[in-house]
Amino acid sequence: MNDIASVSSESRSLLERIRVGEVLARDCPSREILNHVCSRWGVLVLVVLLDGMHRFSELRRKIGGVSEKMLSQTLQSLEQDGFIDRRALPVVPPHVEYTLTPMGREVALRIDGLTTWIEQNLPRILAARENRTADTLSDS
Amino acid sequence: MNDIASVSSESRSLLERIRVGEVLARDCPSREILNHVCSRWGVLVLVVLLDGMHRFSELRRKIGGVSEKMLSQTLQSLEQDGFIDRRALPVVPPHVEYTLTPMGREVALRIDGLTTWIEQNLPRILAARENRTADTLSDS
DNA sequence: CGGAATCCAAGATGATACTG
DNA sequence: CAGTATCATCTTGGATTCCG
Repeated sequence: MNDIASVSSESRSLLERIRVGEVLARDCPSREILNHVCSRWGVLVLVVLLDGMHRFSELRRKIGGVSEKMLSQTLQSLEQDGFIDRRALPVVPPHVEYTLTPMGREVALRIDGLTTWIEQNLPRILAARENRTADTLSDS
Repeated sequence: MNDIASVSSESRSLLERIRVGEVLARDCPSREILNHVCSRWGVLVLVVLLDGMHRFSELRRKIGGVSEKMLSQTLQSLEQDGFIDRRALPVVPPHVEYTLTPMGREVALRIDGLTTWIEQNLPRILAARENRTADTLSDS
């Protein structure tokens, strides 16, 4: 009574997709979430917020190279997805606090695992890269 | 030895960046690796290859919506980074096999953890999103 | 089959100026 | 301070064509 049961023709590729996961489906909503989380600045915002609450300008200072526009945009999409809690205190000058939601913390931990791995293995990776470029020069 | 030792002028912001992590530094090479791995198609390629060796056209079929160009480009960057092994058999018609390297397997596992989490929590995420959009409509 | 090359549309990003 | 708006740019992505 589910998708699997209704598969008769064209069944092979559909079954494969289901087994591996929905992200592989062209129009699965998880693709969008994944892109928000894995976006250039989304990753870094999540990592920084793992350290606790931050204000807008704090985030901007910690994340090297991000523009106001992109930071704002990134924060909005992550807030929409329910990963970030935005609290605006009604004072002047404005004071806005960004925090991870419980759900946001769960993704952030996984993202952090990835970035940490990359940082720690960067020497290995860069070494591998140099070998490759050397190969392409010598195997002609 | 490392960057820390060479810090003298402009040390404040640099030290801050190092403490939290190198990815936060504007020009750290890890940023580039991270972008390859987290790219729209890079994530999906890694997840699929976790299931073992695949040929070009197999990847293309499994990853819904990817074009030949982007798949090719993605595979090249991941190969450059040392995450993917590309073996071209000298036969006609061409036969090319893509496999994760041991290092690639390590990142892929972390990526897979992330995508799996998103897939499994998709209902929660989408529910949170609807509440937000409802909020923005009612708090005007 | 597995690409490379080209061209073009679309989206992401950035610099700047402005506002409550 | 924390954005928004606008415009310019730079990168991505896709469709098409051609090749060994």
